Parts: sequence; C-alpha cells; structure tokens
Amino acid sequence: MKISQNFTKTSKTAPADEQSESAKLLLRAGYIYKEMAGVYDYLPLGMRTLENIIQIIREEMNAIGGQELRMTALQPRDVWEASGRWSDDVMDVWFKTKLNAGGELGLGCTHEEPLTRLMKSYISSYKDLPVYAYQFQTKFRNELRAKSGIMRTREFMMKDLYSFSKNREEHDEFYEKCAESYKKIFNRLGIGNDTFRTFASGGAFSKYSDEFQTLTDVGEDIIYLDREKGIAVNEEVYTDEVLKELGLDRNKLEQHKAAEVGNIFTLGYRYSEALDLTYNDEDGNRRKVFMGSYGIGPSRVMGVIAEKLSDEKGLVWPEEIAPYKYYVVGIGTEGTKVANDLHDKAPEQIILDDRDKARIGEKFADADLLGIPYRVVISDKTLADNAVEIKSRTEADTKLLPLEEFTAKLVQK
RNA sequence: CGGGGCGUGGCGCAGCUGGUAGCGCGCGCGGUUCGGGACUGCGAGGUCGCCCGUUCGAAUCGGGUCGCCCCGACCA
Repeated sequence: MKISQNFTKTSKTAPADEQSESAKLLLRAGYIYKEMAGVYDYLPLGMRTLENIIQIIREEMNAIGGQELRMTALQPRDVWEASGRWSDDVMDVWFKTKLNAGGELGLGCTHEEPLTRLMKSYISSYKDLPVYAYQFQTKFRNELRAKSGIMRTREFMMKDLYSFSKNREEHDEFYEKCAESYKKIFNRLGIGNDTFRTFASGGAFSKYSDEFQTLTDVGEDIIYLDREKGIAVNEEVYTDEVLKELGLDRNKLEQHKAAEVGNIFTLGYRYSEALDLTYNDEDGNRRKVFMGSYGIGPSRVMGVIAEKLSDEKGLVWPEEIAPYKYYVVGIGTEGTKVANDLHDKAPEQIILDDRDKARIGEKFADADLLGIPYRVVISDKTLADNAVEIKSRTEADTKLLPLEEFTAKLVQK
C-alpha cells in the first residue's frame, strides 16, 4: 500500500472526547472513525487489523472442529418469545424495530435462539452430533453507557460458537478443548501472558461460567488471580465456597482490573428445551441436545491489544495482526527507486511512505504511530553496502540487512 | 437511569463583566531546507450544536432540547 493512495491521515492530536489510550491512538492513526457514542467505523488499516484478528480465531476454531456460517442480524420475534427472551424486562439491551408490513423484529445481540431453531432442520439423530457452529457477526446491544472506545460499544464484531452435544460428557470434553483453544488464540494475539481463565457467574444459563480476562486498568471487571496456577476468580463469585471448590488460597491471590475478552458458557438444555431441539439416540429414545456457547469479541480484543501493547509513540501490533508488516521509506533517488520496486513486489506486506513533501521525521513518527512491526529505510548510504536498514518497532536499535535477504523475506510469504 | 463535566473552522484550544470571532496544528500556493514531526511569505476555511427568550444588539445572559465524555448502576 502506498501512503499517497491511502485516504486516511494521521493526527498529532486526539479528539478531546476520547479518554482511553487505545481509542486515542486508533483514532489518531486512522484505524477507526467515530460515528456516535459506542459506534465506530473500521477504516482500511483498522479493518485489516480486525480481519487479521478474526483470521487467527477462525483458524483455531476450525482446528477444533468448528464450522463457520453467517447468520442474520435481523431477528424474528417469535423465536425469542419461544425462549422467553423477547421482553425488554428480560433482555434490556435489545434494539427493536418494526417491519413496514407490520410486526416487530430485533437486531441480534446474541444468537442462541435462531441457531437452535436452525439446527432443528439438521439434527435428528445421534449420528448428527456433535455440531460446533460458529460465526463472525455484527452484534447490536443497546448499552446504557458505551465506553473506552471500541472496548464497549453498541455495535461490535463477535465470534460466537455454539456447541450441540449428545450429553454432558461429550459437552464437557469440548468445553475444555475450547478453553485450550482460547489460550492459543490469546497467545497468538500477543496478550496471552496477561490473559487468564477466570471463574465467573453463569448469568442466566448456569451457576458458573469461564471468562478469559486480560489484565488492564481500563477493564471493567475485578478478578482475583493465582499466578502460579494461572487461573482467576471474578469478583462476582469471590466467595469462600468457590475458593474452596477451586482449591485456591485467598492469601495468594492478586487483585486486578481486567477486561473480558472471551467467555464460555454451559447452556445445558435451556434452549434445546425451549425450542424443542431433540435427537434419537441409538436405542430410539428421544433426547434433548446439550448446548454450550463460546464467545470472543474481536473488536474489543483489538482495543485491548491497542491498550496493552502501545507505548508513548503509538500502537505496537504483533506481527500476525499488524495491517502490514513493513513500513518502507526510501531516501534519495536510488533509495526511492529501490523502495518502490520492493513495494511493487509485495504491496500486501509493505506500506510505502512515498510522500515526497513529508520529511523523514514525520515518516518515522507515522511508522511508530501506526505500529507497523518493522521500519525499513533504503538510502544511498545503505545501498552502498547493498543493504537496507531495518528496525523493529519494539527495539531502539537499527541494523543493516542485505538487500537480497530482505527481498527473499518478501517473496517467502 | 442517577451524579459531574463539556459542545466555538478538519483537530486541539482562547474569547463568555453583551457590540457580530482569534491562536496553534492541519490544508493550498511560493521560497529555503531534507535521516526523527524544519523555517518563511501569502492564502482558503467558522449560520460559535440546535430552538425559544431577554436586549437596540447574544459565542457571551436565561430557559429548553440534542449530542459527547467521566463516575456509578446495569451488562444476555
């Protein structure tokens, strides 16, 4: 990508109405654009970053047998009435609207009901189970108060997987598998070291659930962490009974603020019963399907990563999720020419800063602000050694890399 | 939804003891510069969120309304 062709611009100042560091940086760097409170557009750079996050999650979900689909945001009323969750008294985050032809519908805030009903068309025998279906989809929640940039919004991207199992044992096995998968995901996303499986309340579904909480001061939850064991307890279930059950010693726990980046729930028969999702077992007995739900919010995760990995100069993206891997600057006639050639060879990996009126300091500042993993400078000086100068976003020193070697890296991927 | 704060060029801000708007960044044109956000000359750009009221006159005073941020409550 050439900077000269990118319509977004960077800014030295952040809008005064943003307080969280991640939102300020994402706005300044031109990754997102604010439409209104809790509603943000993803601009080209932001969208590539979000897509990279999504791709990591997709790969890991596929690895444990997930099958991706895409459901609708528009939700029919009847299926929600069947489960008793249409009423605003039960679900206070609904955005609802009316059809011109008459009748009400809702904008999806979660998808247990419609997917359970959908599965009635395809699940009828024990041979059809288990099923692990998931999607990346825009969710709408009428939050009373949006906050912290893209970390708590009214319209956001969500990965939601739902498991349909024959029984509790089959469900438990997948539940643990998914928990392991989540660990891999957060490791790949660069926040694994500070993300912990956290025992939490089960909400409307069951007594308990598991959350994945990332330590950060902008988080909305309080958790008690046992670092040795690598597990935590959410404040909402921080009782002697729970600690005993988990074998945790109150004196060894650290209190932290944290942001929920993922969660897994055992749903049991809650929805299969309400919507009559059943199957025939080997003996011809009619049985209810045992369900679970597993969420990760890629857009919130993007905010958490921006918050945690950034520094005073700007964003710092892990290689795997950065919108581009190299920020290339050419200096001098020959350097500019070589930089151009490299870009044309790998336009998906390189941001070429081809602005001729911008000075070097401005280009470097932008490279830092955008959080591109490597800054590459090509000048007469480096070309005299037949090399490029490369600097990691996370290190202070530059080093020379033979031009051939750098070119080979570009071809590789 | 309760409490607090705030809406002035694209962004950050000043002006608010009433007299019809100013600065910095950014933007356009010219010149000097050119490996860490340079300097300089000229210039474009604003119904001061919106409505009503007070007044000869409102960005400025009063009321209302919409929006935004923070704290709290809430969070399937």
